[in-house]
Amino acid sequence: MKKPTGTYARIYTVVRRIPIGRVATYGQVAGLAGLGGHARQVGYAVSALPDESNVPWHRVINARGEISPRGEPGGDLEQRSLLEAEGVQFNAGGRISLERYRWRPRTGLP
DNA sequence: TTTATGGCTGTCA
DNA sequence: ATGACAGCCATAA
Repeated sequence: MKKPTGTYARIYTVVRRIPIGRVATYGQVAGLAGLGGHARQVGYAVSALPDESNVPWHRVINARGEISPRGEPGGDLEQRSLLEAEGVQFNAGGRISLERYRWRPRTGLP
């Protein structure tokens, strides 16, 4: 294992661990990344993610189980599209059932 | 070095 | 149920 410098790298690593058909909240990723409750950093890290990154940032959503309205128009729509393509279903209003699609990590936790 | 910003979260009314 | 407020930290300029 290496020691990735920068908090972003850590977040990307966690997001990459999210399986298909599953979603994780910013707070969840933050906790797994070791940030602990600092979900905001996750959002900024993902916002800075380059398109060539193999990080499924679209699998990361807010605690409401919905996609955050980022500053880029259409961005949230594309995220929803990607999730639906993976098999994630949205409720009326574009919300996801966290109780059903929330990613539950097993190994790697203390 | 400091300043400003930001795809969040949790609590209260 | 919804709306509003404050707090935490890293990155970039």
